[in-house]
Amino acid sequence: MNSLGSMYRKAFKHFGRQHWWPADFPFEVMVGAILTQNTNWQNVEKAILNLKREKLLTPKRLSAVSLKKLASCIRSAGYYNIKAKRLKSFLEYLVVRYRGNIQKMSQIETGLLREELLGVNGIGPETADSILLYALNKPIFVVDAYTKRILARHGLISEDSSYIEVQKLFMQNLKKEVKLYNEYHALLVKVGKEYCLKNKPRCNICPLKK
DNA sequence: CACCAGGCAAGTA
DNA sequence: TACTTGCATGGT
Repeated sequence: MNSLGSMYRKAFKHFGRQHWWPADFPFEVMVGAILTQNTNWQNVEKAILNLKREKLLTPKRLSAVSLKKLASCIRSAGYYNIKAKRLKSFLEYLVVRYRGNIQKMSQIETGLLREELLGVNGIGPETADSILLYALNKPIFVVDAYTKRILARHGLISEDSSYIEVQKLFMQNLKKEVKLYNEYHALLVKVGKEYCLKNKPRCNICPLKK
């Protein structure tokens, strides 16, 4: 068992299943992935609820709604003007390329799909991979700020490692399983929040401690 | 009051 | 290419 494997076991033993992604259907995951960029999930939940209450949470409805209306619905998620534009960019892609049909989208090969997503304005590596893993069930590992911070504090990577480098480290040392990737990333976020905050590290009592 | 959250793109040199 | 800045609400 390698170090990433044993880290996973310790995290799972301590925190158990995380039940990610907290959403009812794949399109909701995709919208949430854009809304949660550098933002607390609680703020995103309020925005998602607004969209649901307004019956806007489908590709066609969200494509039809005005930018101003969309922005007002997602206000609580922060950066609401830029995120409204990013959602529109994504919808343009989804509707033009797949007629808003997510089943159709999920048939495309994962590597190609990833490149397509990265071509959409407002979708970077973490957002693209979150969509691939949590909305489309593709075996892609999601890297975020907590992932890097935790691995760096354990001496497994340097602080300035690139996204792809860290992603490869996980994918080359773990079984390529959707279930495992799903749970592992969610656990790293959980561990990060509890024990690996920027200015309040609690490495001494972290359950991953060596 | 300061700090920052499940990032990303645009601007600058 | 490498570094800096703007985007913004809401909880601790």
